[in-house]
Amino acid sequence: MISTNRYNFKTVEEKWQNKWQKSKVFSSKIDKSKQKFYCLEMFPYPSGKIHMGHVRNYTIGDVLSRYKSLVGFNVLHPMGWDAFGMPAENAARENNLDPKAWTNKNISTMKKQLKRLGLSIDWEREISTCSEDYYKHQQLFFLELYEKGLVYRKENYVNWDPVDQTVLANEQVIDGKGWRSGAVVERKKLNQWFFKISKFSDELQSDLDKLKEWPNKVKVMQKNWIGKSFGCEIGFQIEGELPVEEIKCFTTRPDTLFGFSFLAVSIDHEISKYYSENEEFQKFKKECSKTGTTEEAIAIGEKIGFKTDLMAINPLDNSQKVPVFFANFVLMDYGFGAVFGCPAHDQRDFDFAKKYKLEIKTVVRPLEENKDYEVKNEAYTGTGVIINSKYLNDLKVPDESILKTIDILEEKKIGKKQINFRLKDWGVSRQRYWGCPIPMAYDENGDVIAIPKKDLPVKLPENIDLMTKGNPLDSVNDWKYVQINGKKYKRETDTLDTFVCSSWYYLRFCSPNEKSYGFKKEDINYWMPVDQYIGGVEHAILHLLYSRFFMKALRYKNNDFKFNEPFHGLFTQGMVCHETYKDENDNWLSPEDVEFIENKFKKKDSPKSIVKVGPSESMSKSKKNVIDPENIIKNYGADAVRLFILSDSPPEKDVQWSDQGMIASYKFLQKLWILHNKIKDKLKNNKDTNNKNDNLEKFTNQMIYKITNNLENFNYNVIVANIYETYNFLNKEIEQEISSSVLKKNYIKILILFTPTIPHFTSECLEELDNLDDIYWPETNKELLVEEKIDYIIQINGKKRAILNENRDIDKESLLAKVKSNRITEKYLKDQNINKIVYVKNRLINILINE
RNA sequence: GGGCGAAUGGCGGAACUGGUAGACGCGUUGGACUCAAAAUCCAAUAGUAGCAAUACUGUGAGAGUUCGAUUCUCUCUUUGCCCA
Repeated sequence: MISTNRYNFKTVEEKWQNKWQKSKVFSSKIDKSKQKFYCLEMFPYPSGKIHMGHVRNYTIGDVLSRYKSLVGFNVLHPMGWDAFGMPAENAARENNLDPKAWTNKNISTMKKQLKRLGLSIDWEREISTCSEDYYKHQQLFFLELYEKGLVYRKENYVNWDPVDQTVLANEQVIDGKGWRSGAVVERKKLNQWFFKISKFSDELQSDLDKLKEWPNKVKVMQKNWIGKSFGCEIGFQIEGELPVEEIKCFTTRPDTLFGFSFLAVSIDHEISKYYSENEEFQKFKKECSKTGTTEEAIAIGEKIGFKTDLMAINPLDNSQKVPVFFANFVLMDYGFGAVFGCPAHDQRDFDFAKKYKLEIKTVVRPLEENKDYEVKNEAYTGTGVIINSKYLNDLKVPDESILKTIDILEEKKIGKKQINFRLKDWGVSRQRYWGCPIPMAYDENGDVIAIPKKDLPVKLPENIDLMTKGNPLDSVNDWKYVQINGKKYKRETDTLDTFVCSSWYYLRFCSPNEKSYGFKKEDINYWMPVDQYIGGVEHAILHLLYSRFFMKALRYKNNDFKFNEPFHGLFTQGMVCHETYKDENDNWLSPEDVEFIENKFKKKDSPKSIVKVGPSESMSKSKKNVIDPENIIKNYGADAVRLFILSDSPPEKDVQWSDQGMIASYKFLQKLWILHNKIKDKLKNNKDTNNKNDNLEKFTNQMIYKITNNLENFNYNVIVANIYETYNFLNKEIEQEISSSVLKKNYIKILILFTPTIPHFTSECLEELDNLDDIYWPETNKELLVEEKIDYIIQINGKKRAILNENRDIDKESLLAKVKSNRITEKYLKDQNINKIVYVKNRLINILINE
C-alpha cells in the first residue's frame, strides 16, 4: 500500500524557513578560495505590503542565487529598504503618525512576508536608507563630492505649487496642476544643490559599450537620454540699438545655414537683462512660465516668440540679416540658450516661421527631387543634397555636409566643432522632511559652509510638525540654527533626492556594519561589481544612470576602486498584470469582488449586476486589479507561488495573473508529493536488480543539460516546463523495473535540479532520503547525451515525408537504401532520377528528384 | 515624427549555431470512478478531407536567399515600449 498523505506545505515550509534561519546558511563571508557571485534585486520601497511585482522580482533573483550557490559560487544575496520618500510623509500627515514609525512598521511587515517566500537572503546584511547608520555615510560622500567639485549650488527652474508652497516633481504635475492642491503650477527659480553628472557624460555614454550583459534596450534608452550630439558653435554678429555684438549658438545642422531666417534665444539668455523694464517682455515671460519645464511640454505646447529690435547677420552671407526673437522652445541649459532657425528643415522652426510669417528657404532636396524642389507643408529633415547654398551646394546630407560646413566655418573663424550633451546636472534638493539632510549651512550673508565632518551625522529631527505648509524642516528652529566654530549658521533645510540613497546601497551591502565609512575597500574589492542586478525596466534611466554616475564620482580622484561600473549584468523583468473590472458606474472593482458565473462576470452576491471587463494591465492599487501575495501564499504555499510566477511567461515579459494557473501549480506539487512517496516505497522495497534499464539515467542526464542551460539563459518559464516533463517521465518510468541504487542516485539529482524553484519541497524530500549533506549541482555527462539511435528526417524535394529511427553515424548510402525500401517513402522514389542528395550527418537526408 | 522590440493553436508560450513547428501548462471534448457533483485518473486536442492509413494547408502579409526559413535579407501591416 502506497502512503498517500497529502503534502502539507504549511508545516514543511515553516520547518525549512526556521532551519535556514537558525543555521544561517545564507549568510555570506569573504572566501578568497571561492569565486564570488553578487546577486542583487532592486530593493523595495516599504509601502506597507509586498505586491506581486516583488514576488516575481525576488523569486527570479532567488532562483539565480540558489542555483549559483549549488554550482559552488560564494553568493552574496542581500536585501534592504529604500526607506526615505514622500509616501511616508503623506501617510503620516493623513493619519497623524510619525513617518519613521510608519516606515519601520511597514519594514517589519514586509520582511516577514519576504521571509515567508523562502528567499535565500542574508538578512544579517539588511540595511535601511532612513537609518542614521546609513545616511551618515551618505552625508560624508556628499561632502567628499563637494570637495572634489562635483557638487554645486545654482538657481534653477522648478515646478512650484503656490498653494502648498512646495516644489513638485514632474510626475506630480498633472495637466499643469499640482496633484494635491489642484493649483496651477508655476515655474519658479530656486537655489538648489546639483551633482555634476554632466562631467561624466562622455564616460557614461562610452562605458555602455562595456556592459555586455545589459539588455540592449536599456543601453539605447540611456544613450538617448545622455544625448551626445555632434555639431558646431557659431557666433552670429548682431546689429541693433543694444550693446550686443555677438550671440553664440550651438547647432547640429550648420549645413543648413543658408536657410537661416531667424535667431531664437531663451528668455533667460543674458540679453534678457536689457528687457527687464519692458512690460511686454515681462508679460511674454509670464506666458512662457505657464508651459511646464519638461521637454515634452515644450514640444507639445504652442511655439511663441517675442520679437526684439536686434538683427542677426548670416556669417556665410553678410548681406542677409534676420530678426532675433525670444522663444519659449529654447532652453537655457542646452547649448548656449540660443539657436538659429532654419524653417525648411526643422519642424519646430517651421511652425514658428509660419506663425511669425518668416521666410522659408529650401536648402536641402531629397535625392529623388530636382533642383526646383521646395519645402511646402512641413519641414524636410531627411537625407539628400544641399541646394541654394553657394559653395555648399551638392554636398551629401547629412554625412558629408555637416563635417564639410564645420571645416569651412572653422577656417573662416566663424565657428568651432563642438560636442554637446542633452544630459543635465542632477538636481538633488527636495523641499521635504523625510529624506537625508544635506550637510550644509549658511551664514547671515547666505555664504555656504560645509558641516565639519566631525559633526556628522546631521540627524533628521524627530517629532516635528508635518502640518506646516512647505518644507516642515523650515520651521524646526532649534534644529535649523547651528553653531559652527562659535559662529551661528542656518542649516540647509532641503533634503536629498531619494535616488541618492539608492545610488550606492549596493556598496553598503558589502560592508553593512562598517562604522567609520560607507564601505570597506577590502569588501568591495571582493564582492563588487554586482554580477547580476534584477529589477523593473521602469528604472532603466534614472536609477541606473544615477548609480553609474555615483560610482564614477566616488572613484574620481580615488584609487580604492578596481572597477568603474556597479552592475556587470542587468536583467529587467516584466510586470504582473491582471484584467481590470468596473461596475455600471465606472467604479473600479477588485478581482475579489467579482465572480465568473455562466460565462459572465458578476459582482459577488448580486447576480443581476453588470461588470465591465477591461484589458489586462499592470497591477495597481488605483485600478484595484491587484492580487495580494499574502493570501495566495497562505492558501497555496510559497513553493507553489514561486512555481506559478515563473511558469507562464519568460521573465523579461509581462505575465498575466491566472487563478487557474496558480491552482495548477499547487496541484502539481501535490502530485509530485505522491510521486515522491511512490519512489520512497520503491526504494524501501526494491533490491538492486541486474535488470539493465538506463532510460532513467539518460533522461536525468538530458534534464541536467536542459535545466542548466535554461538557468544560465534566464529561461525560467522553460525550467518549469522541464520540471513538468520530468514528472511526466518519472511517473511512467517508475512503473518499470529499476534498480533501487540507480533510482536513488538519479532521483536525488532530479530533486537538486528542482531546488532553485521549489526549495522547501525538495529539501523535505532530500531529507527523507537521508541526503542533505553534500548537495551540489549535478554535472552533465556529455557522453551519455549521445544517442545511439537517431530520428532521421527524410525529405523528398525539401518536403518532410517520414522519420526513420536508425543507428547513429549511419552513412549516406545505407540510409538511402533504407529510404528506398521504406513503406512510406519508396513510392516517391520509384522510377525517379535522383538529381541530388543533401545529407546532414545524424540529422536528415533530403533527396531531390525530377517531378 | 525618430529609435528599439514583438507578431506562432481557443489562451500563455516552446523550438540548440537555418534542419521533425506547436514542448510544457491552461482551457475544451470524450471516458473511468460516483446515486450525483467536486476532486482524481485515462485519452484526444493547429486547420481541412478521410472510418483509417494518409494527404493538403499552416508561424501577421508579400517577395528574396537556400536542397531546406518560425529562424537570415528586403518591403508592408498591426502592436508594445522609449524619446520627441
